[in-house]
Amino acid sequence: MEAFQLLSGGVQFNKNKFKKDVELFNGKSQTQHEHKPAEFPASLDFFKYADGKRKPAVAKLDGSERPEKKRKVEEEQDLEIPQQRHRVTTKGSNIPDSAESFEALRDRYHLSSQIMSNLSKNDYHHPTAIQSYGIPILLESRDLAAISPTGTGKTISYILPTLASLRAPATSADSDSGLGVRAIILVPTRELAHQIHNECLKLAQGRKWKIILFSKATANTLSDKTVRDKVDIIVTTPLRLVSSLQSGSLSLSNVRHLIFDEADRMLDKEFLPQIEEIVAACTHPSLQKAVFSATLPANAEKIAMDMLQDPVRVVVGLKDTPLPLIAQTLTYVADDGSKLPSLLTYFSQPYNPPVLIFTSTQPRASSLAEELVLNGISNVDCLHAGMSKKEREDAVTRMRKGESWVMVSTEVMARGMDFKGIREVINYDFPTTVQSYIHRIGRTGRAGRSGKAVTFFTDDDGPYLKSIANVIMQSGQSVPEWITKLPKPSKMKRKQMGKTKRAEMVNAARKIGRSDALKKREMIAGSKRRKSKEDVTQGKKSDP
DNA sequence: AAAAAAC
Repeated sequence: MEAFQLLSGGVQFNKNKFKKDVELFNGKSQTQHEHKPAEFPASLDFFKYADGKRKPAVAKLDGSERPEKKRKVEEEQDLEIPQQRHRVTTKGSNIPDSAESFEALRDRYHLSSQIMSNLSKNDYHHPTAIQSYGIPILLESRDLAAISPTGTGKTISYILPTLASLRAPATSADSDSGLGVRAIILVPTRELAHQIHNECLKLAQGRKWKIILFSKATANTLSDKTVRDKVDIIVTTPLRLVSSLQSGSLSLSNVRHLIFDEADRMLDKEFLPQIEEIVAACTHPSLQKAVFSATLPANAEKIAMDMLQDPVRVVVGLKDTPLPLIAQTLTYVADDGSKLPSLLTYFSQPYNPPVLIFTSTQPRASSLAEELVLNGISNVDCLHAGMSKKEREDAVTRMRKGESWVMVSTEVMARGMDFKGIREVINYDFPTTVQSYIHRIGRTGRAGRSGKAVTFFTDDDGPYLKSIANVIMQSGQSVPEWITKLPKPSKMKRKQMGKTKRAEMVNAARKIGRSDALKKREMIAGSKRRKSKEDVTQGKKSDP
């Protein structure tokens, strides 16, 4: 797979991880853009081995290896936007030019005055990098794979061209628009669907667009043919859509735009069968597909690229790298029992609400929230998929109103959610993938704002520590030298350690669950005795 | 590798 990545070109990769491969590979290919390495303390500069090639290389195809792709072009350029400079890499055939402003887009593609005024009404004055590049590609009816960091405006970059391409709301008399839903936006969680639906409505103001947030209730209204035929866009989770397909209440034969947000999540093994069923049901001859995410691991990218037709691939920034605006810290807590005392210590000092805390399971989220309340922390909220629809909605509402100061959640909140105020993210339980890490901490530092992310790790998290440390370094921040020197554990060892960890977590979950005051006092006393918390790094903010 | 999430 690594070899595939290198050969397929344009793939950003971690120089350290692939150091040997890089040396081999550099002999045979051209590397564009030599960047001056960032200043690192000598002791931490493990990149020195790569000697001035710290920034990931962009591989250029050398024709002879992959003749069928000879005509594909690849370019790289810097784009000025107000807050930040983002490096943008594009790959594909006949790539439409990027647009520097929404006005330029309007002039080139005859965008309606309605959309233009809705943009400025909602404070979208200047396109972000992904919007500059992605919107022209989608407006020219091309398939697109877009990779852009968290909080950089991916949602608008597919909603705007989708609305613009549909031209006018569907009417049953209009033969051009056909009958039935014309665009579908697929996302992994209900909360995200809700949020994106709201964004759609913002850009759709002033015209009678029929944009549906798909749920059991709205699915039922679609059984009425006269309603169904006038639907323009459906925002939905996969299983909801599949169950409507299977009940025969919905046809996707008129769908011309199919968007996958959080694409790598949508293409992982639990969702993939449903995705395949949905794609197969979209039988319209001019179906445009597009995938968006902040992360796209090689296996997901392969699936995505096979699904797309003559796609354009756009990468903003470095693939699988968090924004440098997020100050990242790794905090050692000896074992699971020391986490709660550490967190309470954290809250005993001044902090910036609202704070979002991630746990690994639903019971751990519930019991941690309970513990925080019992310990006198104000405005604590909890949100996971084990809660009822209404409970989940209420929790999100409180969050949006700024009533929650501390939100304890699971992976359900990790992707896509845009709570503008979030200042700090705490990974109470260590994320199980780098993708999870990147999306979780990406809940802060959005739209050019800064943010803080703290990640607790225990002795058991050792096997995964190095990969997260690599991510932190790739975003330009430092981690202690000993972590960079950790050996890459063998698969067997990871497996074994994973098992131990799980057993302990089950135990710990029971412990947290027993939330009597006595137990709690014991834990706090115990932690004081053995000095539970020790900051091992200070996240270093780097200028964008 | 694994939990969570999707109805």
